[in-house]
Amino acid sequence: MAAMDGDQRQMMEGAAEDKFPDGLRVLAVDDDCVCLKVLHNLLHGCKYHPTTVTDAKTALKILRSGKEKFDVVITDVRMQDMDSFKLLELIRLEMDLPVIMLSEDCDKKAVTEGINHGACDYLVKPVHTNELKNIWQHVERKRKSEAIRHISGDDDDDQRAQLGTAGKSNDGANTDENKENTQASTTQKKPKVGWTIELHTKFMEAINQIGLYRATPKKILEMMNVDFLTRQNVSSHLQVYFRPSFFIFHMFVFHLFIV
DNA sequence: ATTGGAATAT
DNA sequence: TATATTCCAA
Repeated sequence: MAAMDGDQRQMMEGAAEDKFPDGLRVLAVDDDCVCLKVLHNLLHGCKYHPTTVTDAKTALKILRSGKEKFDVVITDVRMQDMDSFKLLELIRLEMDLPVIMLSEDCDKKAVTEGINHGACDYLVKPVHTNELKNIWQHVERKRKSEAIRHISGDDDDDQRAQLGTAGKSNDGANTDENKENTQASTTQKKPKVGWTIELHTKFMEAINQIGLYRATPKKILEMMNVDFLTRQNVSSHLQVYFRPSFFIFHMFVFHLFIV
């Protein structure tokens, strides 16, 4: 069945001529039926494949069942049955899906909290189609981050900049080469683990879950549930992360960020 | 034996 | 500098 006919009639502003992810599986959560309906229509208008639920509990149940797979979750911040931040936290912890928060107003506190809990984006109602057209990028970004297949982890420099990693960024003419690694030879190229924000967040969440005192590399590794990581990777990161100078510096940055 | 973690290497 | 690897004690 040629389900897609004339799909090349994309708008000129798309600029992504390679592939527009039609049928992006979006789980929309909002206890306001009207908003949910509107959101559903907008998502459908973006050629996505939306699934709508009216409460966080059901959303979590669907996600946990694994019966349906999703690429991204859009959830309202204010819901009755469950704190949306709790939902966000659980999703990030259990399935690591990109979560986009939705709010009535641009409450800076809520935005900050959402980001701190791992939300990848924050949209303000009313949501416009143009905003939804771009959410697939979060899925793509996460894919890229998780597929650590880069030689030197320099592709996520923007994320490192957000962490405040020694403000000096080498802006040399280092054109990152898109070297598609054909599977001709063994792909065991000793991939260096890039500690992205996502990975870092998982790392810290794991430590937080286990407890600071009894957090050991093996437990952290199991809690993070990232297949390509090894105990040595976690151990190495742990060693660096808990160097006093780094710790103090990190606290400093975090304090600035939260204020 | 296996693990955590400091020391060392890249 | 960031991450990997080595090495040793528990």
